[in-house]
Amino acid sequence: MKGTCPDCGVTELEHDYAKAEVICKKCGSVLEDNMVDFGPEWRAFDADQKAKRQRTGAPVKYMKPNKGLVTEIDRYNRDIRGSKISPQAQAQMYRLRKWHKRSSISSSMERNLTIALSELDRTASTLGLPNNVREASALLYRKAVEKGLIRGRLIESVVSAVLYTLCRQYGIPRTLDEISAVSGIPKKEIGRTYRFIKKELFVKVPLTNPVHYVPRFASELDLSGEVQERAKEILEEAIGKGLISGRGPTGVAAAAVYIAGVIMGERRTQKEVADVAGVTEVTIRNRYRELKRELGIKIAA
DNA sequence: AAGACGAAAGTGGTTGA
DNA sequence: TCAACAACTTTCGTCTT
Repeated sequence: MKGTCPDCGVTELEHDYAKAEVICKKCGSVLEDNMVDFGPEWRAFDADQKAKRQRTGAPVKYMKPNKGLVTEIDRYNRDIRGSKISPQAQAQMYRLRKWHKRSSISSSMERNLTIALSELDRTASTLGLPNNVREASALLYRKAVEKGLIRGRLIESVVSAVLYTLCRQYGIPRTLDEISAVSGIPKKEIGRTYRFIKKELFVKVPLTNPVHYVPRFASELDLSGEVQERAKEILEEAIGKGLISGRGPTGVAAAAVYIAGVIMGERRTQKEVADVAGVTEVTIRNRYRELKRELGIKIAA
């Protein structure tokens, strides 16, 4: 990709579609993430305004399957004047009823998919997810529908869970918090649905690797490529020693970035790092203490 | 004065009986 | 269904730069 890095002036930029980021090969700054932002330009102050102003996606909350729009064929086997109809006609009506019912069920699945896919597209766009993830998500969602896993769940919460699953599988760093902010589904609901889907569809999801968060944190803090590399080394070592199991990946990544910054003489305050990572200073301190102790890292001034 | 550090208490979610 | 539990947060006091 052509372009100029404002930080170091180099014209070779690396286009990382998988993470939806443009990265300078020399200094490691992320020039653009979330390449396209389809977010609304308006603000909504309550649910009603939101429903009225939303132009993309369907107003799913108010849409019930078949709401007010069902046709049925009655079972009385009478013609319009009330007299009995012939056995042949009765048999035909029976077949008609059967197929009519079947087609409405399958069309309700179609409708579900239509709504879900547009919602999926909207959410994926806002999160800046690449196309291969969207397609894989759509496929997984389709499987979920076919297995009847949507029943009793909001379409949006299933969509969010599916997207989260695929992000993890593709190693794209998006946290539950971020997805929750975009979709408006509470974090715990997405998590619950995610676990449910994972179990029911036998999806294998690798553990979140903290390394994936490093480039984002580093660039938001204006840290150089060397710091990123150093942070990754620290993380690899920590992973090797089993220091990250059971720990929140963002916290570990944040601590590594903080340490790397200090070592390479590009210090950022714990608060700054904590803010971009979405954790508190205390968590960074705890991870930092563990890393320092277990890896024998000494901080020189 | 701001940042770093750590103790203690509180919170929300998971797990195992 | 409930209690124990681990990870994380909030809050606050003290130390360092």
